[in-house]
Amino acid sequence: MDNCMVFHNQMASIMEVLANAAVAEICKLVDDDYAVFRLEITQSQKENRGLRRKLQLLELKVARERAERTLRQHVVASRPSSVKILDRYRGMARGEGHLTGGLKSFVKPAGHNAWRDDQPIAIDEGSGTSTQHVIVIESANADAAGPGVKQERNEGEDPRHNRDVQTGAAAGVAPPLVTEDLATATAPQARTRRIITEVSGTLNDVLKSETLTVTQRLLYTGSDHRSDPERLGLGPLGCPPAPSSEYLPGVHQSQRTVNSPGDGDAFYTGIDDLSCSYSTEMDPGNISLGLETQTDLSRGDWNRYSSSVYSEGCLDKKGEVIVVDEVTVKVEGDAPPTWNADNHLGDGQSHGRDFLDYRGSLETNLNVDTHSPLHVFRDRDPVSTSLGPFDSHGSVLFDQVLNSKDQSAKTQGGGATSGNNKDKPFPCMFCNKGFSCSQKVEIHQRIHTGVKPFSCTQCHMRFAQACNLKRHQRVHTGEKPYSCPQCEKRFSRQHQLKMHLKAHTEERSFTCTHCGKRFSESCYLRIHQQKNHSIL
DNA sequence: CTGGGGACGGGGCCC
DNA sequence: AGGGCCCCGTCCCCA
Repeated sequence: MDNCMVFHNQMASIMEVLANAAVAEICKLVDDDYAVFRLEITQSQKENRGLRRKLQLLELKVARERAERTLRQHVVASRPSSVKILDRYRGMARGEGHLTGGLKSFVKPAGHNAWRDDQPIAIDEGSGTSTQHVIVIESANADAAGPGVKQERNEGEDPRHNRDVQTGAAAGVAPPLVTEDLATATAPQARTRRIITEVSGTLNDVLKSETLTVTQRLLYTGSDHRSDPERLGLGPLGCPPAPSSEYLPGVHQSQRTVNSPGDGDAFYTGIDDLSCSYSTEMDPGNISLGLETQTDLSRGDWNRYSSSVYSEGCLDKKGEVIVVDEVTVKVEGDAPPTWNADNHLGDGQSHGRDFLDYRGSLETNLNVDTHSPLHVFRDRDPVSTSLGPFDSHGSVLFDQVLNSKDQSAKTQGGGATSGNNKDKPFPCMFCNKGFSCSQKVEIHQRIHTGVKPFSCTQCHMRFAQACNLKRHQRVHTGEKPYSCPQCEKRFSRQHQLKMHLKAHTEERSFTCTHCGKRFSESCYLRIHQQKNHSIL
């Protein structure tokens, strides 16, 4: 019996040893296979990246050809200068930068919107390590920069970049015709801009990123006097890349940092903004620069006249509303980019300024402005938000932006070209409607851009105009300063009181031409005609 | 009829 | 004086 127990114990020990050995063998096999599998995956990823890069280069070539065709069409076609500018930025946004020797160089248009010929704008995609510091000082007049503005250039910058850029610029990137148009279309006074583009980081470091993360901080400076940090007692301001901030009075400095992936996808449209801070980190294999491109694109050269489209602050004189948004974009995987606009009142770069909100183009934000043209664009083409960096759909977005609210603008303003005369020398870039001053056109262009810088602190509704926000806040305060003398009824708006008084007096000045029925308001007449006379 | 948002013109103020 | 900015009033539209 004891022998049986001993035997049994021995057998159990042997079995345990064998089992352990088997487990160890299995683990070893798994580890080996796993290592092999990882190696294969790595190689596949490398191959995939290489193919993707080739594809992008091909796309770039195609885009360049398209841009050249477009430019030729510009030369042939006699079109308004503003349209030409837009077309140029369309091209840029489509990634129709100019490739010179494998470099992507995005050349701004001439004039205020143009890179100078000596501006080093290059993204190195040929080397594994990309460390660049591209510092651009642009001046409408080369002499206007004056001694106070010095042109900086990083010592480590590959001189090839300069050469390539110069080559690209000299290669007729900006045809003389367009250059002239741009020069004449921009702000009259000489302005100076400085753009500092910094591209740093090694390719491999960026390639290691498994998650596409786009963090784009658009700190808004505005452009008018309110943006003056000294005046506001604020530090340097950031702002969304309002493209035309080069029209900011004085010299504002912008630093744009792009951790470029090895693909060289630091897609710099050349319409960056002063006083902007970008921090972009992307997975090269899954870069969805389409969004950034589109936003840049849609931002375009929106405001040629003074400041930026987003320039109007929401910090009004009475301090009623302070909205500072920092837009953070985080894109993971293939999910469509989502803009999350969070308030960062305490942010060191925020300064109690109103801020651009691009939420209109995004889905997940609760404060999405569904009327945003970008939102419309998303609705129509949801795929576009995850397009590759050099997709050619940027123009689609831009067209959407251009066309989205033109109709409303026409209905409101009486037509795209109406009022574009001497009295209204400030035409809208999108619909060409004329306005009497630059700020008017800035506000108006928000119709097209969907920018609503004024946010209600009570309900987070957003408005394109400060006065509308102020009016809206009466909803929360219950303020009804207009009271009917006949019935003590109170209204928040004078117009409401007037309409109400019409009801008292039965003043009906709107007469139906079909049946003669009279109405106190045009909308009643219209509804009546729609219902009874089938008039749309 | 009321409430409310979008948009624009005009006037006043300030620099 | 002129331009920029802000505010008000107003119209249009929709729910």
